[in-house]
Amino acid sequence: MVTLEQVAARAGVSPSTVSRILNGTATVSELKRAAVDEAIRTLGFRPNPVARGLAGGRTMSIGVVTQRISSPFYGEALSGIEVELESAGYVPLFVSGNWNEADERKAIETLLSRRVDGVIVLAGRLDNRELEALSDSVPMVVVGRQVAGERLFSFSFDNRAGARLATEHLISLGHRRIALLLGDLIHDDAIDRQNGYFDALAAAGIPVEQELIVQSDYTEAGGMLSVSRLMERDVAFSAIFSSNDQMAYGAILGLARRNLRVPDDVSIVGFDDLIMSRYTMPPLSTVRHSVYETGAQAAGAMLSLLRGERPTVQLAAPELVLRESVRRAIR
Amino acid sequence: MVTLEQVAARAGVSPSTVSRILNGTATVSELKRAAVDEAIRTLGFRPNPVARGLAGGRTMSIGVVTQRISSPFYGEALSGIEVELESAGYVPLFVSGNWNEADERKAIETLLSRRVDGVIVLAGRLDNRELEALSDSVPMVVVGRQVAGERLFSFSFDNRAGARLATEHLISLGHRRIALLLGDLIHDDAIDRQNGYFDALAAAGIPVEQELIVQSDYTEAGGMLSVSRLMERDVAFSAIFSSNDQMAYGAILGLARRNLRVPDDVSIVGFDDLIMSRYTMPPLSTVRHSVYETGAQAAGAMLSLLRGERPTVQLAAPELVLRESVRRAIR
DNA sequence: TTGTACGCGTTATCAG
DNA sequence: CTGATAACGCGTACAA
Repeated sequence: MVTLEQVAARAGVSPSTVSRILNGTATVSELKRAAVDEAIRTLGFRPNPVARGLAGGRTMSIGVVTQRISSPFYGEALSGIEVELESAGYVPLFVSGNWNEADERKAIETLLSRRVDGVIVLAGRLDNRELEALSDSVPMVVVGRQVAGERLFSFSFDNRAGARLATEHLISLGHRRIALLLGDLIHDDAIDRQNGYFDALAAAGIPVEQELIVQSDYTEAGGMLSVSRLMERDVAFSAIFSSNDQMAYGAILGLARRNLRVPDDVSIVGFDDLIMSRYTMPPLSTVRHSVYETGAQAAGAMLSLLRGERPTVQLAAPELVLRESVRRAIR
Repeated sequence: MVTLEQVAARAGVSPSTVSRILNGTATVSELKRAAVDEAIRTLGFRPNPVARGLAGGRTMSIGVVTQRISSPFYGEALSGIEVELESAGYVPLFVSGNWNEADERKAIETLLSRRVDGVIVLAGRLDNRELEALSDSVPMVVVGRQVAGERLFSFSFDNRAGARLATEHLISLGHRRIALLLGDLIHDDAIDRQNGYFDALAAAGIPVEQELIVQSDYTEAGGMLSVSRLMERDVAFSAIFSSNDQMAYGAILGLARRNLRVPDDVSIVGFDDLIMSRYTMPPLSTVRHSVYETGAQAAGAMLSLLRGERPTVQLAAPELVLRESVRRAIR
C-alpha cells in the first residue's frame, strides 16, 4: 500500500502538492510536477478512494437503482452505464428495487449511506415528489420518467413514437383488429406506449376497443397470460402489438398452445429489440431503441451533472426492425 | 448526517462505547447499551461505511468479476449474489471482464483499489497462478474453476453429471448420432460438459465422432453458426446436445433456416435452464442447476471466508427438465 | 506556488 | 467494562 505521503517524500514535496497535482486543484511548477509524476509511477501509487471519500466527500461511485439486475432489459442498460462511467473513473453500485416501493427506498438509502456521488434511477415506483426531495442531497438522473429539478435530470426515449411505428406497421399490412399488451400503467413508458397505439389507430380511423387491450407486467409469463385473457374474452384479433419483447415471447407461446401460429394466424410486433428477439421462432419484428445506449446516455448525463453542467441527451429515434413475426392480413 | 459522536453525546457515553455496541467488539453494560440504542433510533443514525473503511480497513463491499453484466446467464448469478450479500450488510461491486484477460485484470485492479473486502470471480480467463497470488491480498471465491488456497475457495456445480444426464436422455430415446455444441474449451465447465457427453456415449457403447462436435462460444449467434458448420460437414445427426441454452436458441433458428424442425427432425437439449427456455418455440428441454443458487452459494462462501471459517457449499444436483424440444428417434 | 495543520467518521490500542 | 487518544489516507483552508 503506497500512500500519497510516501509519494510526497520520494518527490521531495509536501503531501498537499501531490494532492493538488492529482486533482488539478491548483497550478504547480513543472519541476515538482515531473518529480511527483515520476514518484507515482515508480512507486505504483494508486490513490485510496476510501480515504478520498472521507476527506473530500467524493467517493467516485454512482448508485444505480435497477429493478431486477438479472432482467434482460435492464442488463443491457447496466452495461451501457458501466462502460460510460468507467471512462470517467467512476464505478457503478447496482442495487435492485424489485419493482417494489419499499425495496426501492431501501436501495436508495443504502446508496446514500455509501456516500455515492450521484444516483441513477431506472424507472421505478417512487413518486416524483420523493425523487425531487432526494435530489437535494445528491444529483440524480432518472430514466423513463418526467421529473425535473436543479440537480435532477430525467429523460426517456420516444416510447410513444415507437409504439405508433409498430402499430402503424400492422395497420399498413391490413390489420384492423390489433390487440395491445400493456405493461403496468404506473409507469410512464407503459402509458406512452399505449398512447402511441392510440395515435396510430386514430390516424387510421380505427376505433379503440377496450376488449382488445390487456394490461400485464412486462414479463414473459405475463405475455402468455395475456393471450389467455384475450381468448377468454372471445374477441377477434389478427395482430398483437406487445409493448415489450418479453411479453411477446410469452404471447407467441400462448398462441401456440391454442394452435395459433405466428405470423400465419396472428401477427405480432414487440418493443425493445432485445438480443433474444433475433432468435425467437419466428424472429420477432420489434421496435429498436438501444437500451445499451440509453444506459450510456444516463451515465453521461450524470457525469455532466457532476461537472456542474446541464445535461443534454441525444437519443436516436426508435426504429422498426422487420423480422418474421408479421404478415399481411388475410381478407 | 448523524455521526457516531453525536450518538455518544446524546447517550452520555464515549464514542468508543458506541462503536463497541455497533460491532459487538466487547461486552457493554445493559444500561449504556439501552441508552445508546435509544439514541441511535431517535437520531436515525447510520454508520458511515466510508469512514469505517478507512478506520477499520473493512469496506463492507465485495467485488464481483463477471464477464458480461448483461448476460442472461450471469445476470441470474448476480441476483443471487446480491441478495445473499445484502443479508449480511455487504454490497456487491460488479465489474465486467468481457472474456478478456486484460480487462479482467484491470477489473480486479479496480476492485482492489476500492478496498473491497473480498472478490468473487465468475469463471474468467485468468490463470490459477494469478488467482492464487491475488488471494494473498484478499479472500477470493472462484466459481467454475478448480483452484484452492488458504483464502481461496472454488467450486462448480456438477457440469459433467448434468451433461451426461442430457446426453443419456437423448440416447434413451433412441438417438445415436448426437451432435455436441461446445463452449470455449479454455473453460473448465466446457470441458466438463464435453466429458459428460463422452461418459454417456461410452456407457451406451456409442463411439465418439469428432465430426459431430463443434466448438463455439456460448452465444446464440455461436449456436446458429454451429448448425451451419454441422451442415457443411455433411454429417448426419438426429439430435443435438447444446452445452448451454443460449447456443440452443441459436441452433433452433439455424435448423429452421434449413427447414429442419425441432423436435420433429432434430431433437435438442440445452443446459442451464435460463428463464427464456420456457418460452422458446418449442420450449427447450434442458438441464437445470439454478444459476441464482450458484451465485447465492458463492456469496455465502465469501461470507464464511470473511468470518474465518472454511466454506462449504451444498449445491443441488443438476436435474433434467423435460419440455418439448425432444422426441423419440425415428428408426 | 507551496507547506502546515486540521478534519472527515470510525475503529483500535491502551490505560484505568 | 469504559474512556482517552491515536491512527486510517487524503483534501483543503490558511498561512507563508
